Amino acid sequence: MGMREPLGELGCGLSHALEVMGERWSFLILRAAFNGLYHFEEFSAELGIARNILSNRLVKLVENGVLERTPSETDRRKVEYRLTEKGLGLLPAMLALRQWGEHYADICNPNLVLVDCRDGQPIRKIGIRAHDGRELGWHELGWQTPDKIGTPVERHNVHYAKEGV
Amino acid sequence: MGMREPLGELGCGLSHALEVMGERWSFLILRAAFNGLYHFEEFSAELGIARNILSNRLVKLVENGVLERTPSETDRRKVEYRLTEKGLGLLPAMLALRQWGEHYADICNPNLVLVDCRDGQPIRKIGIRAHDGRELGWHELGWQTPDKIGTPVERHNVHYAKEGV
DNA sequence: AAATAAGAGTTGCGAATCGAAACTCGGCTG
DNA sequence: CAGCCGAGTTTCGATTCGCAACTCTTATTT
Repeated sequence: MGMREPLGELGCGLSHALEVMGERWSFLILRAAFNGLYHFEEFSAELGIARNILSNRLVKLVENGVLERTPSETDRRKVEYRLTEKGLGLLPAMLALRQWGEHYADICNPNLVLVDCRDGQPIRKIGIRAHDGRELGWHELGWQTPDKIGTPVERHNVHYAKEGV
Repeated sequence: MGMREPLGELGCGLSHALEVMGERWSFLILRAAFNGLYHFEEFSAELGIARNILSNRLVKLVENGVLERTPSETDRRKVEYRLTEKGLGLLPAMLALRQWGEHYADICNPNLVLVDCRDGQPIRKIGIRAHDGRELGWHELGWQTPDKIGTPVERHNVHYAKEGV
């Protein structure tokens, strides 16, 4: 078996991502934000989440730089939660999750499709691609140290249910 | 504002994805599985997760078809948890999350890079692409009903922190 | 064969988190 | 000024988490 990614040190970016987005509701709040909601009461009504939990999650999302909290200028009772650049950066992850869920959920064939609004064509399925655009599967990937980039790598032979590699 | 995705009905694929993968540890177990681990004790040791929780998560991942559980043939004390096709399908979502985490985590510059093992070149950053491969941002996307695919869509004007649309 | 160890879980239980409903409190509105 | 709205906070019972110890079956050792 080829080089293996060190797991122990929770270092990997995934850990950070999960700290920020891994709690219940965080992703659904993000989805709502992507859909243009930005008030406490909007999130509360749309998601049906308990108010204390919503409050807690919003605080954390703000602390982690995913949302920005600003009091409304026109009505000082209101507060606006807006996606930051960092928050927008989660779109690929969210869509990939969504596509996976849609693909494997028994029920759900969407009545709305996400399209390139320029030409109205559906977006491409999110996948893993080589620098030249070829789609790659897990068995075509390998770990390489930064200094050895460009030299081919032994493919790792993790094997799966049903069939070898 | 253009067409808005219905949130209320937890229908959307994201909800399903989160039911399956949204609990603490599930994603890290998946990551470990992608790294070639497949025994209870391996997961336990690598992740430092409590045994009862690990047990609980593995059951759920198996129930949801992400992992397959088979007793080892050579040693009947052992059990193997292998990624299924459905589990493999989570790789794009996991990598997108990971890339996001890596990009925004203060600390972590990885000492291993994921490469196309054929040529040793790093994979492309995961992003949203139109059918023709152009990368798209959120503001270039819109929702369309399946019957109207191909007709351009009003871009939704969700605005963000710091700057309009 | 008997004793010991390994692997994969369970059980018990205190600590932390979640969730529903009521409550607070400053800012608008009639 | 009386009442309402928006954004939280408080309370408190119900879950879930996490650690440690325990069980039970199947190898290994001696």
